[in-house]
Amino acid sequence: MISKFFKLEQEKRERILNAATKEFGEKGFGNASTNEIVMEAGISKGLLFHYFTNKKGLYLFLYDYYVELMVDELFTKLDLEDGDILSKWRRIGWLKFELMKRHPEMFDFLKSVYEETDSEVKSELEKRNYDVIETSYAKILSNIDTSLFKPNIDIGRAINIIIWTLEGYGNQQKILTKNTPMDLLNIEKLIEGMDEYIEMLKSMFYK
Amino acid sequence: MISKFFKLEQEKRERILNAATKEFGEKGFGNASTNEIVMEAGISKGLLFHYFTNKKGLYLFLYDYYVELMVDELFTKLDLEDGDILSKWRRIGWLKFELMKRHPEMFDFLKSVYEETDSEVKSELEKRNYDVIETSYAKILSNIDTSLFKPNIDIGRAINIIIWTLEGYGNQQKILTKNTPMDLLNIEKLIEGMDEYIEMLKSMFYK
Amino acid sequence: MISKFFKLEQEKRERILNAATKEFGEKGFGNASTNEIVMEAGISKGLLFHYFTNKKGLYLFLYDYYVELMVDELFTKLDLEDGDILSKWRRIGWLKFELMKRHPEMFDFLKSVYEETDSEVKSELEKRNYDVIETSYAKILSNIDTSLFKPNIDIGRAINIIIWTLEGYGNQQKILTKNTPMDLLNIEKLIEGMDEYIEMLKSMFYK
Amino acid sequence: MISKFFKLEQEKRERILNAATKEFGEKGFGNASTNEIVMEAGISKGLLFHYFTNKKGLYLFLYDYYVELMVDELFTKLDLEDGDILSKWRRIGWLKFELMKRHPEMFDFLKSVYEETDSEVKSELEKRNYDVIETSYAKILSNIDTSLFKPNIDIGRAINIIIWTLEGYGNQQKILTKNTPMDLLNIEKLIEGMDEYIEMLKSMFYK
DNA sequence: AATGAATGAGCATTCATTCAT
DNA sequence: TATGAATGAATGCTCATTCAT
Repeated sequence: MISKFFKLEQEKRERILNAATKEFGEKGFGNASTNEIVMEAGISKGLLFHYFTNKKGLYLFLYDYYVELMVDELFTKLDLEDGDILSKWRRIGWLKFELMKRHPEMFDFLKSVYEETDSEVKSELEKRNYDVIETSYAKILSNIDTSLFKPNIDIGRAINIIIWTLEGYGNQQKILTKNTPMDLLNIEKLIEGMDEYIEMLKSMFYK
Repeated sequence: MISKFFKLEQEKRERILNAATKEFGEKGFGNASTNEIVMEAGISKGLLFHYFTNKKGLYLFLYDYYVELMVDELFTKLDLEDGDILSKWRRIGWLKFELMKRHPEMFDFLKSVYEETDSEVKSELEKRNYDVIETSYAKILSNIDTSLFKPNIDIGRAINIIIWTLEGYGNQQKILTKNTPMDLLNIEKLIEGMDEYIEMLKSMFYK
Repeated sequence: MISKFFKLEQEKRERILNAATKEFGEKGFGNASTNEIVMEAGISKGLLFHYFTNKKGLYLFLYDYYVELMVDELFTKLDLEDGDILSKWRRIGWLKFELMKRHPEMFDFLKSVYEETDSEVKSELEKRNYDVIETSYAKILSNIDTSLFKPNIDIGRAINIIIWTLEGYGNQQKILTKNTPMDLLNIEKLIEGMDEYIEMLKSMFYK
Repeated sequence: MISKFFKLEQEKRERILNAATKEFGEKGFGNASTNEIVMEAGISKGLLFHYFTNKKGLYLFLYDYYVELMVDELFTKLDLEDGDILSKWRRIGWLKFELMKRHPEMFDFLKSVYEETDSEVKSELEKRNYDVIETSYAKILSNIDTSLFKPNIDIGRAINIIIWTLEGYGNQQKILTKNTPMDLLNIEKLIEGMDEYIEMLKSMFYK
């Protein structure tokens, strides 16, 4: 039935999407209320279930929808050939900050997905994660130019440190800017901060 | 009424504690069912509320209980005077792995606390967090021996990289060993793996 | 949501109304069971709360409903211009006996309202009472023809005696006929009895 | 078991009595909480049920206790030989106002008894009422000096008017003084007001 | 396609009463 | 005599889901 959802007029489709994204993002799967969603979207109870069968169906649809959106974004705007993992990850960070500004609700939703504890939904989620996320990661990390690294560096571990550091920085900034409206977010500043870490990592790991 | 809870025979007390910890850890505050808890604990509905007033009371009790347990563990077995932040954090990692083996449910519970979205409980949680967690962090990071670091290293950022890396490693191992029964967990192996990162960090940051 | 209640088919609407009126009338607000009401009405738990939000909402709806019904009855069928307070109050008595025959449950319900002790409902009740009841009383007592009274009679007190006497008679008859099925109630007899008191009061107070 | 209750030290007995009277008076039988009562009285749950078997037993004990207290008061201080029903009823009014000042909680309790809707308690209450109240009323009304009345007056009805009027006045004053602390109640004023009605009734009914 | 009335299992919480100590 | 831990049925209320229209 989900296929029919795309035949809806765009405006209504977005109203539903936004309402559901917001509700799930704020409250998580279990505590989100379909009532709230239909009220916010201005549609009837029945229609929601007509398209998505049940709450879980709606949730997983949103998940797939946003994962696809992110992956598309990533692989359209990322130079996969770039062997410099640091510059590549810098680019990823930039794309993420950009997306965060354009689709803040999406990030809240995806964060809630990561933290999802509801067992009936978690296993389904993990199944889907595996494929897309795993292969995306693999692609990104596939053609690393190892000649950039100093000799005697364990490159696998170095890459982990790079990823953990940049993720750690991202999370730290998210918490610090929690109360800043997304449209006022100063991405240049965030990137600058990120660059300082990248410089450190570069001088440590690169020749 | 919580004070009376401690006067219960140990076995029953633990049954209640374990049942609640497990249920909250698996489902989060909002979706956890007190019904499930009393059934698992083998006590009556009324008794739970006799001790903890309401669901929120039980949740926050568990939180306080485990935070105290962790803080006690940390500050009893940690040499706060040690200025070597890397060796100190190594010790923290070891203590965490140890605790994870002895109280695996506690970690799931505390993780669920961190991810809690339920607003009626979140504000209360944040209030409590502030004091204990913040001051604990401050104490641990208070007397760092900066003379150990290479010159020209931004020590603040270095410490962040250290923390993010070791946390990243911990999370990675948690996911990888998710299906290993906790009592079969090979802590020595985990520590060995951690030590490899610590060695890297040491050669990067220390003289 | 109450507005939707009136769009229900009459038969179901009355089943709900009657069940709730009876339950509240018998047990008062606090001890009435919404479970009992839905079972008696033959509807689901959810539906009741769909229409009335909560128990209090249902109770206050019934109160408003019956007060309006009584006030309508009173002011449609009562000659407010009649300055003869005794003949006017006789008419009121008659209308009350009539209503009691047609809507016996309503009287039990309204009696239970008057005696309500539940604090969360009492204040709301008093707020509503004030307006309608107070102004109704005022209207009824507004244009009394004082020239009908003997001189030297304290008319204010005389009117109180009239009201208390006729109310006293009403209550007495209610108790005496408690076990008589309402449809067998001989209103003519009741009115006759009332008339005897009215004659006494007339000879005492009127010229 | 109730007999044993009287063997308790007076102070504890009164704490229990007062707590129960207050709770029932405020909330009625059904909504009163035995928990509240034992907490207020400072005794254990078990003790209450040891003496009174169940909530109903406690309630009916209090009822019997206060009815006896009132009847004692009435028949000790009332001149039953007095054939002047108006002066006798004046005396009753005075005694009631006096009691109201000394035992305000008792009146709230007895009022709540009168309004009791709980069916399991109501029938029991009615059984007990019948005996004591009925015979008390009979005694008071037994030796009325009918020669005081004007001829052609229906004395039965006249007495009803007297009772309803004085009761009406009492209730009216109760409502008007609802917010006056009992110890500030100006009984002389209340009696004065009552006397005005008594004078009217006298001039209406007596030679 | 779209509605929203209707369902009923599920929820947290209360409370009179019991009983081992 | 006195305690208070323990019970479990009952309470008001919510919510995903169904289905006749």
